[in-house]
Amino acid sequence: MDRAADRVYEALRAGILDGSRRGGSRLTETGLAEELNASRTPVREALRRLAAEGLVDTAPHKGARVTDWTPHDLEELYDLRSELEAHAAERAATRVGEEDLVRLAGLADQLEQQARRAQPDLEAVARINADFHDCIQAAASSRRLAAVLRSVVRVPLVLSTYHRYSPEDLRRSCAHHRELVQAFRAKDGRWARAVMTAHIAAAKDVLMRTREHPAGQPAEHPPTHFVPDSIPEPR
Amino acid sequence: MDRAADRVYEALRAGILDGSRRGGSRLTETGLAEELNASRTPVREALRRLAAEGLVDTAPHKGARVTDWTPHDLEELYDLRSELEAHAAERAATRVGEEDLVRLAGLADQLEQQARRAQPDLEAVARINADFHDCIQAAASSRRLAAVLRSVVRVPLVLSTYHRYSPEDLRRSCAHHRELVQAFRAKDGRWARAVMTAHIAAAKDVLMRTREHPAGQPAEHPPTHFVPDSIPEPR
DNA sequence: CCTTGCCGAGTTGTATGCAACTTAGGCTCG
DNA sequence: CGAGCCTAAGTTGCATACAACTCGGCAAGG
Repeated sequence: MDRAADRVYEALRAGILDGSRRGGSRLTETGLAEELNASRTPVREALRRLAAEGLVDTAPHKGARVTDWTPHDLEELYDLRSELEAHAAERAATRVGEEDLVRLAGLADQLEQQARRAQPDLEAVARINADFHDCIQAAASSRRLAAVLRSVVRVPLVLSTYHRYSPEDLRRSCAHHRELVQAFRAKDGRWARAVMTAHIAAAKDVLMRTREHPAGQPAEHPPTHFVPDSIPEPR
Repeated sequence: MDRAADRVYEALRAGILDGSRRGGSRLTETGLAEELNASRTPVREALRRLAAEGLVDTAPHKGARVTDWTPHDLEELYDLRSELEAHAAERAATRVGEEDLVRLAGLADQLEQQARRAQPDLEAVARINADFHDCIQAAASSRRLAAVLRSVVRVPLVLSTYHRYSPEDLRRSCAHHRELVQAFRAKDGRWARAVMTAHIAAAKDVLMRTREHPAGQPAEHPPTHFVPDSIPEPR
């Protein structure tokens, strides 16, 4: 990460994902260059990369804007993500090694321990969850799939699903993780696919259900339990 | 397309896809700039775009190379493409309008007419096939899916499957197109998905079967009938 | 008052000079 | 004779100047 272009890219992506750069807001090359202490060249490169990943929209001679996602876009995205993660799970089921299984089981246990607490450590939960999904992707052993999945999964994070999960949602999520490990252990691709499909569908449902409550209104359940079902950082 | 960066991008992509730029060959910025009458800046941008799409590999300070695809990569790719096109077909089934159906039926007819000839017009066949798949993607009405699909489908073209299809392969391909139209007409997503999955699997099989014959050796069937199953140009 | 054309400020697109890095080859030293 | 350092050529990464384009607003004419 010694290149300025990478620095700018990371800074922009982080800003977009954590919400400090709102959807629709304009991104001028000169402005960003000044703000991030770089020249326009690396800024341009970063913007182009983000555009390729769908995080910003660009038009010739008209500049770049942070893409803002309509509910319709989000629904498309979750459907697509569902297909891709299901595919990854199916491939992984017949390719996991013993060490992967041990690792996945360990992660599922950790997740469950966090979930049982009254005040789960959100950061830890997010990290564990991300590691779990990353491990599956790695086991699927398809570089191309991994790349596509990264670009698709990254977007839902714009509206990080933290503090959206009810205790019941959380329990179901943990159960899914456990069941996935079992399906992998049985090397049953169809089983793994089905569970993963359900897992993503549940995540979509949580998002869609709580979407009307933009912030500070975490639905009608107490704000004690939650788990993000998104994958914050690849590796 | 008034930008130099677009010109360079198109030229490079065309060169890679038609095989005149071999996998593994190096692409230096200065060399390309001279060759294509542009400065290094638009060349850089084009290379970055191609890298994002997976057509070239880059490493910091080490330059870009045309990615060369191992048989393993290709298998991954076709599996992924199968999922995505199947998803597109399923979505399309419940969203097609009457005008789409008419158009698709017309394209399927045209394809069949070409196929019945002793000497099908390859260009026409490729165009019709591309239009057919594009129409389905459009009917699926998911911008994100369309983008991902483009980047995934583009690669198999590196080894364009022209002159690989036996007459039997060709007949099957036509039958698939016809059946897809019927499934759409019935608005049966599962049916459409199944046919599309079969369609791509058949295409993969043709590629894998004839991969040992690099060129000039079009397998054991006479080189009279063929149809590409790939999508040359998005719109 | 509305339309139309023009102008200018601001932004993106391109060219190019310079610095930093990689790598291959020869040279020195063990 | 071989290993390792060092240099130099070549390439990429960055900065910046300049050209081309977009779009708001204003003024003149209908």
